[in-house]
Amino acid sequence: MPKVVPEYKEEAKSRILDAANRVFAEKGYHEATMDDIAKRLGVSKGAIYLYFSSKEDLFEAMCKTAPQAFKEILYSSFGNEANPIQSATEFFDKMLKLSASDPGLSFEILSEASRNPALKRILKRNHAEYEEVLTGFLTEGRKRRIVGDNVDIRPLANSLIALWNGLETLLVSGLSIDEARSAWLEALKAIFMNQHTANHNPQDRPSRPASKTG
Amino acid sequence: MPKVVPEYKEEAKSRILDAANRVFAEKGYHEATMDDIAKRLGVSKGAIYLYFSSKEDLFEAMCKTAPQAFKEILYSSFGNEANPIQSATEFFDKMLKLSASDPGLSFEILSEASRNPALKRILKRNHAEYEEVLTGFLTEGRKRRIVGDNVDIRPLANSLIALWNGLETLLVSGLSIDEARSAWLEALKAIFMNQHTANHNPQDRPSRPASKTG
Amino acid sequence: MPKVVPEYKEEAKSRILDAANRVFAEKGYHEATMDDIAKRLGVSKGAIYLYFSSKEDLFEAMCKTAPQAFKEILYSSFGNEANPIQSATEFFDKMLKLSASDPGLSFEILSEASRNPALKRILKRNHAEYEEVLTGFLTEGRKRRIVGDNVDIRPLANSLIALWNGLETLLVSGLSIDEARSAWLEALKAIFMNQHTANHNPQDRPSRPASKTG
Amino acid sequence: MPKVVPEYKEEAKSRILDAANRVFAEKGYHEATMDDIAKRLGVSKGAIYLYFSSKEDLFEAMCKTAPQAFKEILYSSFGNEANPIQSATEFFDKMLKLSASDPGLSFEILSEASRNPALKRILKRNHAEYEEVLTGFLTEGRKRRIVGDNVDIRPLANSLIALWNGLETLLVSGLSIDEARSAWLEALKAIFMNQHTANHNPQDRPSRPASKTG
DNA sequence: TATGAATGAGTGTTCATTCAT
DNA sequence: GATGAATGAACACTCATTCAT
Repeated sequence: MPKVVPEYKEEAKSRILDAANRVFAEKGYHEATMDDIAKRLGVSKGAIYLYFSSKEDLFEAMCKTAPQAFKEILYSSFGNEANPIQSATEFFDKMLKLSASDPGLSFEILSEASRNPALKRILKRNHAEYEEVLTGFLTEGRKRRIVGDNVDIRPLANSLIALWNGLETLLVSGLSIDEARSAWLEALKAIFMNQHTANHNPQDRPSRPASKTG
Repeated sequence: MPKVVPEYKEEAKSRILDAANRVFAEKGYHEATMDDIAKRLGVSKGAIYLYFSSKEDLFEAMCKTAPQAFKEILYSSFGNEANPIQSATEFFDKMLKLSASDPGLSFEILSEASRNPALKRILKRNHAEYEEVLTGFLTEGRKRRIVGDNVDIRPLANSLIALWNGLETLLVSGLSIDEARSAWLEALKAIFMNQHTANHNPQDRPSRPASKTG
Repeated sequence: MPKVVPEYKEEAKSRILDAANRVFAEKGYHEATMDDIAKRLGVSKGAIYLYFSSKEDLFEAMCKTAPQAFKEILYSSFGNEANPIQSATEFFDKMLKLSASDPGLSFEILSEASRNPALKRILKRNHAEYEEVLTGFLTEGRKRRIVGDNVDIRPLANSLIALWNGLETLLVSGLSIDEARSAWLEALKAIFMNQHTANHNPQDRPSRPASKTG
Repeated sequence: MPKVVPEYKEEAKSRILDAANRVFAEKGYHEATMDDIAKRLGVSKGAIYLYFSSKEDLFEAMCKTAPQAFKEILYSSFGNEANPIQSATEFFDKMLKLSASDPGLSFEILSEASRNPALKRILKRNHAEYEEVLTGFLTEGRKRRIVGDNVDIRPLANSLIALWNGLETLLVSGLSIDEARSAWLEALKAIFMNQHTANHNPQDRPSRPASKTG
């Protein structure tokens, strides 16, 4: 590691976080040792403690940065006004690639969080952000008549997040990717398409009902 | 522990599993010690090893029995022909009570499973059973015209399971119970009610009624 | 170590304390490792933790038992009505033998105690006992006219204890044993003999008040 | 730290020693880290190693300078011809103030010295100096008839030093300051006053006055 | 001279597992 | 079957010391 640069400390932290992310993802919080992380970086154990005060501290820091990728996918998929099913498909495929490298990290985080209030707070903050993105997306969707007026947007945003999270649990439980994708799309279709149907009288989009029943 | 009875071995195992379940639920897999479990039972540490070859073995055995309660709730809520929203509400409230006692155990299991094929297989088996119950429920719902013909039942069953699992993740992330309930019901409403709405607008989609009764 | 005996636990504790005493005496609190103590006993490190919850706990327990030998010497030297100079000589020689095996242990204890209130309390309790023995001895001495009426006994008891403790510091500082013995006896002589001289006026001591006020 | 000055090296050393003294006094040798000392000085850890080769080296150097304050008090209290009780009282009060800031440092030093010959030599040198001061004082006292001819001065000097050192051990063991002062004065009184008393009873011991004025 | 990032050996402590009784 | 004392392999964390800058 080069030194003396002013942003060096941040650079170093970020390299450690990166290594930590990979090691925790591979081995889980408890199985991963500080030595594993240090070795991954080609650095001595002690060096990590120059930047993080404890394993727990490192883990929490990692939890703060981990959802960055998630957020990016969320924004890129749902941040625009695309067709929701298309957005959702895009989201699904991107997320799948992401979580492939993280088999169980999120569950490790969740199980820790269930007993660690500090971690819980971090997750809450992250969740608030996800919720906001989706709420914005759905609000926009309502304007565009893709989402019905009778829909309570915030809860629905939460249920979309829950749905994705839940599919991750099923993937770990052996559900195939195709099955997961079907489940994801079927649910999305049920949520968005039916709304559409109900809200929109056929003359509005004559081709859709046909394709459904057909 | 009483002795000599023939089914004694099974009885003993089951008592240990029960204690393990409670202790793992309270403390998580890694924080729980064999001693904790033994003490909960009023038995010596060594005794557990007469019935289970290792902590991991015990944990896996517990994972096999753990979903019993879940299954019971699933059956009692979705095993009949009730109104789906009502079933779902019932399910939600019962599940909430259940998972209150085991804040993060399911995540612990999932994170282990992501690295432990044996555990993964167990989860898969469990999931298959859940899927079956819900598939049955939805199939029945289709007959009763609550679920549309255009719906692909198996994926929807999976997405319902995913939805619940995902809500658990959000509860750990600090979502309030009321928010979770709203999300759950809003999603269910979106899935079922719109169908319902659609069903009650025959003139709207003339082809539907036919396929429903058929 | 044999097992199952009821007093086994106490026996084991006492063996560990003995080893700890020796190792701490040889290496000092900080340089001594739990492994050192375990190896001295021919036992694994973990075994010690079955009987003592931490190194500190072990050290404190040792501090409680360490003065046993000191007390015995104190009683055997000052518990009777012997001539004080003779008692003191006896005390000196016995103590010397004792502390030869403990070069700096008592200072280790004192330096820890200066920052550890629990340890301080233990030392206080021990000191109270020493004080009592010497107070008894001096009170007896007063009856026997070896100690003057004008002497405040408790403070003098303390100063005798201090004197011994202080000689130990000088021994560590390189004072020879003979010099230490001379210092000890010279002080004792000054304290007791002068009294003696003063006290034993033949006529005999209606003059005491007089001698005091000069 | 300013630079380039010729005596700079000594100046720097002395500043480090000062910081070391304070930190070691506060935390004890083992708990104090090189970083603590460096930070106290506002200097980097590495800087200390330019002046001292190791922590041990620094500690030993500090031990050499540490008794400076002690010596000053010793001289100012016992360096003159005052009444011994008054000198002793003065000494006690000054020393108390001094040792209040370093609760257990001297014991730390002693316990190290018991295993470190180099340190032992330093202590011996210091002790020799103390002994000399007190021997001078007592010799002077003899001339002034405060100290009896029958007294062996060097041992008594040692016992006075021992007495003070020992009182420090008792203070750590929980003896109150007042009790310590009483013990100190009672012993001093026993040593000096009885002599004194004897001196002021000419008719009592006719031989004494002669030797006194002689 | 001075810095401070990096090292790496070392230590207290835990705990799953074993085994003599 | 059951016990619980003992093991021993880990692991998080610390800190004196070094050295490139």
